[in-house]
Amino acid sequence: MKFCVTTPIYYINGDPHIGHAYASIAADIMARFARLDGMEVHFSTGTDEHGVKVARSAESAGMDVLEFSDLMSQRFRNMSDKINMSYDDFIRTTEKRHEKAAQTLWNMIEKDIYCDTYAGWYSARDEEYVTESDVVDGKAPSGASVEWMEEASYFFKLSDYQDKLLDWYEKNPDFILPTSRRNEVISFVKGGLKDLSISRSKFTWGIPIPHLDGHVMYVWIDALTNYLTSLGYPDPEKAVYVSEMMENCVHVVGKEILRFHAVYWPAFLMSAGLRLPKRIYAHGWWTSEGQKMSKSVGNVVDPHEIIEEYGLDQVRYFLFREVKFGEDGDFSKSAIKKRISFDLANDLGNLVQRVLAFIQKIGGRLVVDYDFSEDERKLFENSRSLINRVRPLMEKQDLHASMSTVWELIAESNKFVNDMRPWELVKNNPQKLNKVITALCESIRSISFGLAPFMPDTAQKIFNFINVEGKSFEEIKSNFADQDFQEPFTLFPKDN
RNA sequence: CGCGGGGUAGAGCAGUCUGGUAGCUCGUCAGGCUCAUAACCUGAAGGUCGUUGGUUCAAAUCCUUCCCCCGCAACCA
Repeated sequence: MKFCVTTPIYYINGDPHIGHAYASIAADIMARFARLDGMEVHFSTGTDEHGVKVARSAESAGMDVLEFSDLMSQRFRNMSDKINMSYDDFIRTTEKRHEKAAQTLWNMIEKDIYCDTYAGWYSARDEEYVTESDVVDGKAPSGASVEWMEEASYFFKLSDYQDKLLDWYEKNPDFILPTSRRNEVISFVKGGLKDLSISRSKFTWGIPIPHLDGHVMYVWIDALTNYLTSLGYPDPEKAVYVSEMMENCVHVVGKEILRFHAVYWPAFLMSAGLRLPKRIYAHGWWTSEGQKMSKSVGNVVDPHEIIEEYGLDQVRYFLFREVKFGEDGDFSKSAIKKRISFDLANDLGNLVQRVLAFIQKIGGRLVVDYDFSEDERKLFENSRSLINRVRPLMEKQDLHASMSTVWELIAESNKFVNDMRPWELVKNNPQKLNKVITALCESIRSISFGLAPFMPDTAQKIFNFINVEGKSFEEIKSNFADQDFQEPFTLFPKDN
């Protein structure tokens, strides 16, 4: 089975913030789960580097635009590494392979492209067109004055795809998730689609259009094609691979770019005769301490800072446990501290500690006994079946419910310890004790596998405690053997 | 009357499609345990489910009135 997952390519006009890290970690979790589940995975991320804004930012930084792109792209790559992202490919739209892919796609959809005039309010100072609704009293949001401008532009016949798109949404009800977003897109498409301007002649920092001097691609075809580039398009030898991966591809996107992915992108692919992705999943936005993040307020959450402060896995956990994936959420210090203390230290950390420390206390050796009575059997069965309960949730990118399901087993295990009272069994019923401990090792192993996509480092620490490799969900199916365990250390130390 | 989502315990949410003792997490209070990171387990208190009217034996759930909040409304990377 193949599985493909992508993050958006991030626009390098600004520095990475928590929103970028969020999308990237989400995709990483999906990629890791799929790999543990035995799938062949292609996981791509990268940077979007063309357009006026980048050219202008480079200029104001006194840098060559390529030099500037290298610098900014590297910042995103650093962030990706910082969050322990297991990407297979980091793509930059300024790469030659991408230029080739975008130009090939352009040629493939040429039958739907025509030349006409693009007209709109143009701000000379900002060197860009301003949306009609953003023009107030003849001024752009930046305060610059605007004038009505017309230029020759190439258009994509998006209007021809309205019915085909609606038909596709109808036949593939999970194409766009969450469902509320799907409804939004459908209602937008039903409202009628206008043709799309896909070239510009007023700036040059972009991919040249084949055979058409003076025009570069305007964002859409350039940016969206990255997903194909990463898979090897247009290399004919990769055609089957590209097709199979796209068919099983989840595009993780922010809600602000959902439309481009759920409307424009499938239309381009239809036009080119290529496979459509399996799913477009739109995630929500984070506020900071209850307020919209903004540079002027100074409450932008920097992923590097919070990872330094709270720890990587703690942050990864918080982002996907605190809020249902797809909805907006609030990042606050008190909230993440609570999650770390209650969920990670008290529930998870303490469970691992109380069981493994207890094993040390009775000699450091696991003596298995799978001849379970009813007491242990329930925990054992729930442990063995954990991934089977999580998988259908992950197939719909319900990351939040997946975590909850893992925590149910943690709670059940903690209760099991209280009910079984191993500290008494050690004195009066050693045989029962072995069964209880065996069942608990089973549950700890399953919990760690459930955790592994979300908190890879933490999971690996626990795997090391219990001598489990941790590379495949298959490992859950095998019985533990008698063996010695190392002394555990505290996973999530509390400050006081 | 642009389209859509939402208003449920102190906080954050589930339940609404397929009417029938209102549930979860945190907080509060009480108890248990002592293996463990003062962690873990159990129990209790706390809600006329935004508002109006209606359908029904029965409505958080279906229909209706009004109020409030939040997205989207086309080129925004």
